[in-house]
Amino acid sequence: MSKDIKILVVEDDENLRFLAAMRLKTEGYQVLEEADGISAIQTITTEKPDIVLLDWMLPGKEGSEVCEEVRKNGFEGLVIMMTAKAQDVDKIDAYQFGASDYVTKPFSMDVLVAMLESKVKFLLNAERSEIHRFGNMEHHPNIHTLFRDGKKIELTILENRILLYFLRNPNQVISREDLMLEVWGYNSDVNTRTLDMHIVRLRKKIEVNPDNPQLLQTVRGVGYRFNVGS
Amino acid sequence: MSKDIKILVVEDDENLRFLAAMRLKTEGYQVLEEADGISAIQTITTEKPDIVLLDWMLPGKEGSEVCEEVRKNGFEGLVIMMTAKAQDVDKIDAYQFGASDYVTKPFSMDVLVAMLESKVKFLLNAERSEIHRFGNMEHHPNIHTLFRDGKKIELTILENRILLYFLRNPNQVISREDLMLEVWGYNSDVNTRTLDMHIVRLRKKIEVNPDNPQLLQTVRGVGYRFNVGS
DNA sequence: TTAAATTTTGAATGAGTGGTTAAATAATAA
DNA sequence: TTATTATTTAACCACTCATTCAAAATTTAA
Repeated sequence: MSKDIKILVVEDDENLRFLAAMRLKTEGYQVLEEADGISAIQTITTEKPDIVLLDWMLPGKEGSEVCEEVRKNGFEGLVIMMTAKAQDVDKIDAYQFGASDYVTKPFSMDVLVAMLESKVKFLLNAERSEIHRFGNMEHHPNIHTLFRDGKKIELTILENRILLYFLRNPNQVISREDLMLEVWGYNSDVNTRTLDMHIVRLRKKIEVNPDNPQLLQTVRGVGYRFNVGS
Repeated sequence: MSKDIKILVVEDDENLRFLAAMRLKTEGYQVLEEADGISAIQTITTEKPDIVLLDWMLPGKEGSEVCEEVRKNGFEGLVIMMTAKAQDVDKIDAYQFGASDYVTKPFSMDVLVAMLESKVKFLLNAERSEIHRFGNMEHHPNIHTLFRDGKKIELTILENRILLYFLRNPNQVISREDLMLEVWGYNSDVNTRTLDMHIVRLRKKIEVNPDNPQLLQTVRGVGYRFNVGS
């Protein structure tokens, strides 16, 4: 399996860092190393690794700060925090700083490798992401974005979800109930007006002439239908 | 209601699995059970269930792996992931592994049943996508649409219902009473003129020359007959 | 924290559909 | 032929459903 995955190990403990880097290299990963927060930020920015293994306690800058900062700069790779059990970081906290997951020290190299395996699989999967084309538009649901002739149109979370549902069920009548069930879940009590509102806004983004929708059409008394292809 | 839907529940927690299986059986589904990923893959391959309820965390193989693998083997049924809230899988992520939807644990059996209901409805709908052809026209009753040489003609709910009844009983004389019973039900008090009116409107949409109907013809004193070239 | 963006909601508006009436037309019977 | 009955059609009204608007509530970002 050709992984071709770049991992940055940020850890001030020489021994641990060396051990981890060694093992990851033998597993076939491309490995970079840093020992402090400042350098880590620089390396992440320039090298754009796929995964960052990041110690929680670092000289220079704390792991949480590093994580926050690179996220702000648009880094989208996975960040895995390494924390000592004593520090007892709540999982939630780690996520708050933009980390993707965490491991508690001490951990065996086998555990680390196993975890990375599953993360990598996830990465690879995410790459062959879903794209829907219709008319002169492209919908990339993963990044909540729509492109009209290459021009970017941002979608809100709900717009994205609604559009995705339509695109997965094109040329069919979708009842309001089904749509609301899909978007808001089973035990929600959102007003039906809300749905209308979102349809309106979605039309403004996808239709050439929103007053005379050609793609997202209403089927009176039944629901909506998204027309794709002939 | 004979559902005749086969559901496989894959869950290692005995209690939860038993509970779910129990409830689903009483709901009239045919239920299979597995406790680990390996067995699940085998059962899915041999039994080809319509729906798989799949735990995200499983011994042997993870839910995502199971999903990916059976998809690769050509399984086309619905896969619904069950995930703990803490795992916090984005809906989009679940889809990437080939899942059709997901529920977060803990969930009530009622929620589960409600969800499956809508999924099943969808399944059944997809199966019986009825289409009727006559002359140069195609009637797609599910989407309330008629195509004349590929050109779309929208039908209202009643037009759709009336036309469908005729197309299901072609080349026969349909009495006004039967038609009204079919369209408006038993305890309706609609005027018989109303029916005429709808026939007129329908003719305007389907006949080449509505003044001289060739398809939907009157049988004076009795009712109507829809002519379809044998 | 405040500000901005997003989502939700109730009320008002508007459009489309379905139903009725009554007059016009067609078919049948006397 | 005329009288009678059945059907077609147009015009109209009422009602439901969809849309829009404005504003409140909520979430997210700064």
